[in-house]
Amino acid sequence: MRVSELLAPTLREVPAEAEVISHVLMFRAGLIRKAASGVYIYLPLGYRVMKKVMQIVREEMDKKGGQELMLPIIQPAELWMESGRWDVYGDELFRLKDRHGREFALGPTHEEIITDLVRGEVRSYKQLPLLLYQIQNKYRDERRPRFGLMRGREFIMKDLYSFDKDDASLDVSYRKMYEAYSRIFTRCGLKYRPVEADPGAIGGSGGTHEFMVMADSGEAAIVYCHNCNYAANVEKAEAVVTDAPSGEDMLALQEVSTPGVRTIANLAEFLNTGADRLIKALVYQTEVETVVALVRGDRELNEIKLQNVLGTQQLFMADERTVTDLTGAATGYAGPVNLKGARIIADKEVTLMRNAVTGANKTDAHLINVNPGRDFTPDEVVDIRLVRAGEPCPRCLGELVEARGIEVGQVFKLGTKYSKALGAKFLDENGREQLMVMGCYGIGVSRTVAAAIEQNHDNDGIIWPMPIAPYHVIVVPVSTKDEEQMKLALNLYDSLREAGIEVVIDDRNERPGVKFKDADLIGYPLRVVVGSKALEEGTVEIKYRRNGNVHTVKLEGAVQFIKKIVEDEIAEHTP
RNA sequence: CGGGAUGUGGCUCAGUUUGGUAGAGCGCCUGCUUCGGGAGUAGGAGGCCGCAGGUUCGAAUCCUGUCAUCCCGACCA
Repeated sequence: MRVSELLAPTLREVPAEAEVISHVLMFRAGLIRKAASGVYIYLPLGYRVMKKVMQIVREEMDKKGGQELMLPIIQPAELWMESGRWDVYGDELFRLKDRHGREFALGPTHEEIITDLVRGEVRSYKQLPLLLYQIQNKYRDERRPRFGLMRGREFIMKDLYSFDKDDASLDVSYRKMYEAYSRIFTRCGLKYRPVEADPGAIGGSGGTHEFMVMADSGEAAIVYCHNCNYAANVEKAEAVVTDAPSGEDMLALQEVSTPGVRTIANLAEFLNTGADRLIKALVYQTEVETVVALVRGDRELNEIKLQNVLGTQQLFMADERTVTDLTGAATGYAGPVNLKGARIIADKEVTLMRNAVTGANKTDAHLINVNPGRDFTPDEVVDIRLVRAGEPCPRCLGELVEARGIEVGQVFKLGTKYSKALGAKFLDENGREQLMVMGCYGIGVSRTVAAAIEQNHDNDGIIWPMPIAPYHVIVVPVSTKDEEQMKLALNLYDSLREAGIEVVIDDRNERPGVKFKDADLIGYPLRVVVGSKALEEGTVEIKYRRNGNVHTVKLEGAVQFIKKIVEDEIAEHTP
């Protein structure tokens, strides 16, 4: 490809609407343009990268026995009503009507339509397991699209759905996908980590892992162990209680006046004690009840864990009125002692506390020397707190480290949720009708591309890992007016193409500085400069984008030299 | 959905307070000079000032409505 003919409109300035680095760089490098909020045009270079990632995904899916198919984006509402998600999905589901007034959804995911297909076509255990996948645009009317391709309303996603005859077989399918995902992100040249995750609203039974590309700009917080390979989304990370029960003698319960003291920090200061001696009582509401969650004062509640304990998706901090009605006091003075009318859920750590401090359910008063078991009894004692760095690993008690990541993929055991709702059944060896056991496995392709940039860039622009670079090499003739130089450059370009290298030649009549800046911005892994030395000494300069290293090599050997680097770097990322 | 902000050539922005008929830099086109890290110079093209109403002799500027975009939060298979 000649750069003079390539539509790669680079920008010198930072577009006002872009915030995160991947968005800025994709915009500036001429990879994408915006069509509407959260909806993007992939320009030729951007689309080449997408296709590279899709191809890697495709190869690894096929290797595990996945079969690619194409599913409709426009899906009939009836199917969504059948699964119950027409109502549950809410405003996030793009909905439209045809000329007859029939309702449709733009697929945000494809469980319904694929289950519909399989229930109609698969009847026997002999046809299972079945692994079907598609790589297509998906649609979610996000409340707040942001960060460019990171959270769009239209995005490219690979979804594979597995259909198995039983849980054991599902485990095998799940394992296959887990391995395939590890290979995919390795092959893309990304630093990533599979982490244990919370299943969220998708429901389903069994485990789930998220694949996180490590980046400080990531939206997800994870913890992982220094010592073993435990890693989890903080939403899911298990808290370990290592403290032994305190040997302190229980003192007599006593009320103290604490006028105007409503926060944990103020209370600790006021009573001249540590936050770990306080019990934080948080009042929450669900659609059916009010609950009080207790955690140690120096800990944070993990709302996801609490949601799971309560079995609800609808969990809110109670409003002031609810708190006042429940406790008979202003907010900031809630406590578990003699509290009626709400379920009390205590974190495991709370039950180990002795002579603790809690709200007195009375404005301007707290209780000291509160002892769980003696002064109150929680309805449930469970792990409901947020795990932080420095805490012990739940597997090996090693030290946990916190990091941030971008969720680019998730593997998920669905169980029979959709097969049950949609009636996807088969006959087993005994001629008995069984529900298919399903799994779903997604990879955000466009998000992976954005994540790759978050992880691979510098002040000058993108630094593509070789396997997903739009082109491997850019040949830059210093002067296009120098006919001899151009000839050498074009010859080299042709030879590289013939050698199977993906190469562009910057034949624009621009000053060298402009071409170098653009090459750095776009992030071609290798840059070959054909300048005066090519004529005088018969050498060209090969520069690595990643580390800036320069090699001067003879023209004759240049193709071999480059081919080796390209192949080696791709091989290096092939597990 | 709540809060905040912004819409002026392709991009970044000034002009709006105090109404008088649209500017700069970059980019683009042409010529000349330049040519190893975003050149210089001369000339040129390009703008329903987001949209719709209103006020006014006159609106980018004031008023009302509306749409879009971005940020923070809530939310998120």
